Amino acid sequence: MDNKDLFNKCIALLTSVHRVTHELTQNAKSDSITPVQYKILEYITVSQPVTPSEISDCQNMSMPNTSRELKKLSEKKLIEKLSDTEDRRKQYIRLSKDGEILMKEAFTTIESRFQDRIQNASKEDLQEIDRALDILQTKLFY
Amino acid sequence: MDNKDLFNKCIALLTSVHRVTHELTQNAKSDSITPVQYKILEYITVSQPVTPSEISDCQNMSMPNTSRELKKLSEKKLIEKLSDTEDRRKQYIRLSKDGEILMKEAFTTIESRFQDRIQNASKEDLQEIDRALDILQTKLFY
DNA sequence: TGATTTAGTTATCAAATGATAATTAAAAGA
DNA sequence: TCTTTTAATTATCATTTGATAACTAAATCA
Repeated sequence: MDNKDLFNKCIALLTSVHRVTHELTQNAKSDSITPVQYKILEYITVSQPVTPSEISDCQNMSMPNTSRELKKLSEKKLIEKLSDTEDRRKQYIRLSKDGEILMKEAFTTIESRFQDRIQNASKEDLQEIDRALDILQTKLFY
Repeated sequence: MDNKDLFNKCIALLTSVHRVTHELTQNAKSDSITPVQYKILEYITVSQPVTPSEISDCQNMSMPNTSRELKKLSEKKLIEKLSDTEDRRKQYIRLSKDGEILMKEAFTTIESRFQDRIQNASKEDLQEIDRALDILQTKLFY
């Protein structure tokens, strides 16, 4: 096993991960938001509070486009904007009550599909999977 | 460790995988093709020859849109269409010479970034990664 | 043979996304 | 204070993507 083989194996996993992600998430999100808006909400969910600049950086989106999408999410009452009291140029974005509900529903769907996927795994399998996740998280996808 | 924790850990990995995929692939593809077209070429690269129907299924794209993008790729001389001699409705798609070159270049960039990423890993780390990739591929992302 | 199904195409439309220029307002630096 | 930098917004435009209807041609079915 040289590094070239490892690369190919890794690419194969990336492909599978993308396919499974699609299976887990398709139709899980509300129809009232676009894919990009869902991605933003997902990011806010795990990192809130966040600034528009951070969203722009992490989602590889220009500031103008980030601003536009945040405005739409705000109009849909899914997020709230709070301005920083120290630096009044900055804003902090967090999910609104409705946003929390929407994301909770999406995650419930996704988790139930995930549980289906691992329902046939034995206790030993689950332990192996758990360990494998740790290894890849720390050593490859850091 | 219950299944709920495993779910969260898995979601964390999905997020990391998507981030790293972006890091590995950004600007790796030629500017002459769109992201969707690159995805199609990637699929053709690893699965050729493929039919338009297979591309449509695997890339979650409607047949009309698949047909349109394949036409564009064909006009850019990146793929070739061969019709099946048995069933003349079917087509087989493969990369053209130019398509091979374009994808080879993209993969070279991606692989070199991948090698950078694992350059500090020890031999034992690499073995662990290899084993972890196998486990996740067969037991979780099948 | 005639009807139905399958594989793929063409045309068209709407919506989502990406890119850029110009602007505001506040903060930081000289 | 004056200038520059930073954070975010607005407006605008082109391109990409997704969705749908209508179609052709070949294969299969009854």
